[in-house]
Amino acid sequence: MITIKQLAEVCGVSRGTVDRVLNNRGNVKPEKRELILRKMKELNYQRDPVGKALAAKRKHPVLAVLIAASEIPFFEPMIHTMQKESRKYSRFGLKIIWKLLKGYDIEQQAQALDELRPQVNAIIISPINDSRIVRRLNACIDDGIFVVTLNNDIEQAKRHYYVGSDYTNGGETAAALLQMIGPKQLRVGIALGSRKILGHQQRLAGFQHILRDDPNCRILDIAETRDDDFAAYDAILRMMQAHPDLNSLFLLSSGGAYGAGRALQALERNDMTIIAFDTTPPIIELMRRRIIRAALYQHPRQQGQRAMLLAYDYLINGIEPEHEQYIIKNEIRILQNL
Amino acid sequence: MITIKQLAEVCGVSRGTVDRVLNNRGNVKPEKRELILRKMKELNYQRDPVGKALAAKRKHPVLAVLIAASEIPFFEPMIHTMQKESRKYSRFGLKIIWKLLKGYDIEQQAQALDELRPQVNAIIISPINDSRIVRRLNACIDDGIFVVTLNNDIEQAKRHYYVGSDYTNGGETAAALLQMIGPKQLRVGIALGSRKILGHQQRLAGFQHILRDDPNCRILDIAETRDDDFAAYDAILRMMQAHPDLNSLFLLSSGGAYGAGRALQALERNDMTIIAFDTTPPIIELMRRRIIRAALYQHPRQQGQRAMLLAYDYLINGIEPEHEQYIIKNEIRILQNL
DNA sequence: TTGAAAGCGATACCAT
DNA sequence: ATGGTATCGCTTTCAA
Repeated sequence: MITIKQLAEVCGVSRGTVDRVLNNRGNVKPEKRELILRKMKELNYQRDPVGKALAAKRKHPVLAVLIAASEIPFFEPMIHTMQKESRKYSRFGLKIIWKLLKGYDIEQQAQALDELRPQVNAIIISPINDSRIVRRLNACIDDGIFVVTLNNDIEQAKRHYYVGSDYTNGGETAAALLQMIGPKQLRVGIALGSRKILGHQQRLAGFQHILRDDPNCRILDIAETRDDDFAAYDAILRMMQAHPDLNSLFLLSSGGAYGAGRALQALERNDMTIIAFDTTPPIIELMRRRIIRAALYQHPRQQGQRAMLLAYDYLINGIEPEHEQYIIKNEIRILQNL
Repeated sequence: MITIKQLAEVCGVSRGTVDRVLNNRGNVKPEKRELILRKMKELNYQRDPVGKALAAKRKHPVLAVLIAASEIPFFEPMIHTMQKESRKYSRFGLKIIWKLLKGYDIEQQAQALDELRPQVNAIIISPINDSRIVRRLNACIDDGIFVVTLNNDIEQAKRHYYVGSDYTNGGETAAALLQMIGPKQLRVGIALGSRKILGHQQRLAGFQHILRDDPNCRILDIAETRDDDFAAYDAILRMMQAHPDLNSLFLLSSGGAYGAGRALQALERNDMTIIAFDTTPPIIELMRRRIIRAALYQHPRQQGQRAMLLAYDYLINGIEPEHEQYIIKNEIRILQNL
């Protein structure tokens, strides 16, 4: 491992000059620049992340975590893990600003971005998929801010990193699982938050894609719950009344799961094969009571951890991420491996 | 964040003295020691891991990775991940020695430990559960070597850290899953590596524990394969002949899975419900061919990554692990979420 | 028993 | 355009 000092010696220049070349700060005579770059490759110079980290302290790097709808139970373990990690990272000199917004309020998130932009070096954001947000994120990226989208991505945005699950695959996995554990003649009802949420849309498409090929399976109803317990309660009651032959349910998003459970309880139907997404407390409770048979798990903790690590490695150690996307697997959980 | 320098100033002593107190190097007058310790708590001093890391470079810390039976397919992704991580960590000044032994040879592993002991600061080891190994690991620990057991633990050893799965729970999860996806009247055959391997023993116990309560389930046969494909091939052939009513199989360890698959192919039995452990290439192939329905996954990559992180954080950043055990979940994988 | 100083590697800044 | 120097926080060594 060669250092800047050694590289400078070899080239017969000062460390300052080498630094200017390595970081493209200009103000170096072209021939010296060429020499230094050649020697650098020749000797396989790699910046030492520890030295970088020590020097980075003087810049007081700031990271912002901006989560919309942070109150929904799915985010709880993710945020909790990030806050725990942040205690570790703060010892490395990283300051972290938390913006945990409630609900899907586009204006609020846009305003938060405007406010954060001048004062941060990196942003971890669970973005709302709207052009107003995209525009602001692009402005941040243009300012040199390191942007990581978490759990939800935005497609039209410029170079940034995404940490989250593969929604389509989540739906496919759920469907295949239901085929395995449900009755042969599947009559499925689906409750989802909203078709307007890209992730829900993709999950639904994945689910339908698998079942379409199975002549024994039929999706009888799809209800939107806005991830609200009472809306879910009503939806399930109505759905079951309209389709008495329903024998299975797919709770495609965890919001509203409690309401769905209450509806099933009211109907005294515990003969159905039900699978759900995420392992929020109401879903775990329904699994304990053998109402929900299995849940898909999108590793919220790992998602949070990974996003923090990317930002830390970049800001403190000067390490660029290896990939643009970090796709976390959809796992299957049953009562025994919750 | 207060630094040693500031702490020294506040106490009216030099940094050297503070350092001697913080690291218990002695040679400090008791009253000064008391003062420094009091101020330290008062001002909530926390060592900066970056400064520590920079200073640590001068000691050239060395980590050894010692894996027995490294040729078995389960270890492949684990080792691969660790080697990838090691490239990152070597940039931090951590030197890594690889000892990837073949087979479960106690003497070989013991000898490797003897050889490593005088030259390393930390060891990540997948240990063979034998008193000769335990004795040597304890000697290492007494020498101040940081020891992490990986994938297999050793109970009688002194203070060390364990990263791996919960074997009993793995068996329980497999059993509950089989109840879900198999026929009502389960007639199960089990193929496992060896009852002498603690992990296999525990997995088996977990599996039996769940099925014991189900009057519809019966375990008809349990065969040991020494994780060998031909032994597994023979075992499955014999088992199926002896118990024509077998309708499901549990391949409790991934070694020998290819042989088991060949036996099923020879018998032309693809009507059985089969679950397996790990997602090695032969098992994935059997899943593609719809012979194995589901596999349990013990996150080999995550296991390797976590063990490396513990050693790195300790050696380079001076951060002690938070827990003594890092138990990684048993996940359920089907074709769709492999 | 204590303090002063020299690293560890990268970088920011000032003087040339 | 370039070199020299101080700095980040901690550890180690040498001198007193």
